Amino acid sequence: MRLAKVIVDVPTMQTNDPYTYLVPDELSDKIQKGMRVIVPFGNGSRKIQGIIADVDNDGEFDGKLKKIEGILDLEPVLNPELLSLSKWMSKKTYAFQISCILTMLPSVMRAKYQKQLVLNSDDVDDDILKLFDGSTVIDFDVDKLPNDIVRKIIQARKKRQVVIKYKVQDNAKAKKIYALSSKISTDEAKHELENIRKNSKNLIKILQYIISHPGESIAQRKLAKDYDISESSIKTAIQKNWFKRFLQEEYRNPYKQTVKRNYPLKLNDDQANAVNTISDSIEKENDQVYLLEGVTGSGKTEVYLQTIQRALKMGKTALMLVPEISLTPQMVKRVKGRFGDRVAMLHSGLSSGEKYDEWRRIENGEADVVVGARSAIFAPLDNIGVIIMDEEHESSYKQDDAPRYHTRDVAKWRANYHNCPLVLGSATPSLESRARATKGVYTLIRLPHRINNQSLPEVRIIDMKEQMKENGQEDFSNELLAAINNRLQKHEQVVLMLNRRGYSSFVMCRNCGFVLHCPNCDISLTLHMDSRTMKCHYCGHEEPIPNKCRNCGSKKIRYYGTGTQKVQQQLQRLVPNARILRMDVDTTRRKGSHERLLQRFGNGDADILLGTQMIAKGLDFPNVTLVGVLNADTSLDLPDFRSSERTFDLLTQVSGRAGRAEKSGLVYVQTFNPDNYAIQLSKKQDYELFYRKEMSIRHETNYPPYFFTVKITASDVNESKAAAKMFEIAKILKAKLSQQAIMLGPSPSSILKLKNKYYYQIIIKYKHEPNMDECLEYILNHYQKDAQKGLYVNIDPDPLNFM
DNA sequence: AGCACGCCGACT
DNA sequence: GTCGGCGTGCTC
Repeated sequence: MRLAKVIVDVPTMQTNDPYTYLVPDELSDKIQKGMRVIVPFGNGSRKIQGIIADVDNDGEFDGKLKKIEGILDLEPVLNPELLSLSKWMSKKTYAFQISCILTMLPSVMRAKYQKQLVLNSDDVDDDILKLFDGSTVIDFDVDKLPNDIVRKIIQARKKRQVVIKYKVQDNAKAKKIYALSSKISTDEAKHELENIRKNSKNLIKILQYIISHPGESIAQRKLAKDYDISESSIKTAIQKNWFKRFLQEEYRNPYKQTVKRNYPLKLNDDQANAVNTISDSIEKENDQVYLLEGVTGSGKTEVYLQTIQRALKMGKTALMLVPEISLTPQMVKRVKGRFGDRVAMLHSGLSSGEKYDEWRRIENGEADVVVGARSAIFAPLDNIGVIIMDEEHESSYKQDDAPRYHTRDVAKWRANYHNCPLVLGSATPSLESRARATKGVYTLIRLPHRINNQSLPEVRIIDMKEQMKENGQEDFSNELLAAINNRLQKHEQVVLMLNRRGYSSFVMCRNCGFVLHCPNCDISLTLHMDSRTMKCHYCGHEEPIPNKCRNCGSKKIRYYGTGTQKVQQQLQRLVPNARILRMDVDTTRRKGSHERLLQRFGNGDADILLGTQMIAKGLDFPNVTLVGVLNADTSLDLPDFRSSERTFDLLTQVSGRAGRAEKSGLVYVQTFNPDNYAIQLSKKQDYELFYRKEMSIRHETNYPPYFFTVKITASDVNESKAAAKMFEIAKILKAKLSQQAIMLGPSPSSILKLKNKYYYQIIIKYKHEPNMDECLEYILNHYQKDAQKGLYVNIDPDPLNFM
């Protein structure tokens, strides 16, 4: 028997292992490992999508078998490498294998299921007949119909008056365009040319094209555009049977603007050494991990580009990851400008169709350099020579929901598979990576100097407690304000960062102390002046601004805290002639608005760029000589052991935005904690000292990288159910784990209520727990029945935050 | 996930 | 009696 092992698209623990199906004769020569198929599943006629994990040519199976219904692909969409990666990832992240597979593929390959109702007999209830409205097949969406109608349908189904049909819809569609190929020979065309009216200018051009391009085909649109021929004349030519018209697949082109070509720069000694060391590993096919630690402005990008070039020269491909591609458009342009059409990009700014096309270009071997954000690590590249992860410490490399993978781990797996080096680059490496470099697990390569020996910007810390005493409520210190005015006079640009969007962070009644909260989340609402509403930044809830207190009816309502909107107003008042651009989630929601804002700033259309932390990354504007951090404390106050690390990273990065060209930079950091070590050390941009200090704190408090961590969360609409589940799990953990494991909780998550669900959590810190895997699997298997009741248990290995 | 089966209470 | 609620178990 020809059998196939199929991983079915049913994300549950019980269906996590492959199911065996019979391969029908008519599909026998087509079916291959890694293809998407449609299979029947369960009672009735339910159909679902699946992935072939294995084909067994003469297999046996005891029990009844069903047949594979059809294939969705002509070629496998997952090669053996990615298939086995999905298996490893499933174990590592405690996620279902099918979820891992689906995150590896472009989203259009995730099939949509549509239930349909087929009318079998005219003798049915009038209400049902009305539903069909004359046709015999209609879409059947249970939750859109009233209960009594659904009941009637179920009864009619029992009497076989109607049948439920399942449709598996494949959304992976290539874009098709019209193409033309000549149906007449060159001689025939010459003959036509002699007989045609001399004023048929367009038709003459067409014939000349046919004569000069014998046997070629061309896109209809291209023929019209390149040869300046009207569409109507082309239609005439088709009618005259000169052309055969057919549909041709075309890649959607995501590069709207052409990118300027750029060329390799001369490397300094440190850079050259880095490129040589890594290239040596590429050549020797050695899966070494390199930590490239380079201060801001030390030219890491050029090292990446020239390393990629070496890999290409050796006939290999390269994969380059960046944190959030929309935040680093300049970097992407540089790669594209260096390697041209051989580059494929995969990022959130593309439409799902464009992503699919880029993915197919990679799959077809038409691109050998891939640049992209987190999920690009799954690019179906063959023969990878080097994998590069820029800003490796960035938290966006870890996926927030299942499968909760970290890009770094997947990158290591693939580097090992391809026997190629992995380069982790950062000015402020994660402590985990830096610690591994110390232990010799990774090889540390340093770029300690800025290019051209440019000096680092001077950082001045301003104590806002002092400022408050003399200046009252203002968000701008006198020093910063003076510096801003000074730059405006010199026609230089300013970047200001405030890590909070909106206008005010909360609204409180001064009479009774009542604070307006989101009805769905345990979070205070933020005032937004532009839309004149109170918004929840977590679930999107919006409501009008209250004019009197909802609790006591008093009108003594005050706005507390400061967001980007309020600062913009304040700044405009303080510096009336400045042109200010605001950049936060609210002003960059539309596709491409991010780039447009940056472009305007780069063109000098604005003097001040005011934004949230999204402005801290990768921007390189030579005319920016002043950077101000309005409140450095927002990231410091979070209840998380990594808050110092994050603050240090952010301040170091945003400081790096100042003075990148000939002009020297100045940075002002406003804070209420001027003595905090993260702030003090970011002033000197002394990563190594920060690393040592932070490591000693982590050591004392038993946190990573000295300990491993796991976060387990339970959520339910009913608070006590979530809490009870967590205590149950705590009991299991206590019984199964050793005395050395440290358990924090069960406790309510720091945002207890989110989108109407309550969250409780446990954090486990451990060093060696041979039982851990088994223990978590056990919990996983036992929460399954709760999920149906809406009580979800999540496991997050190596969580990036404890909140 | 989606469906059937089976066991309980409240109604024509 | 039975309709419909929901808890439980299974899907190659």
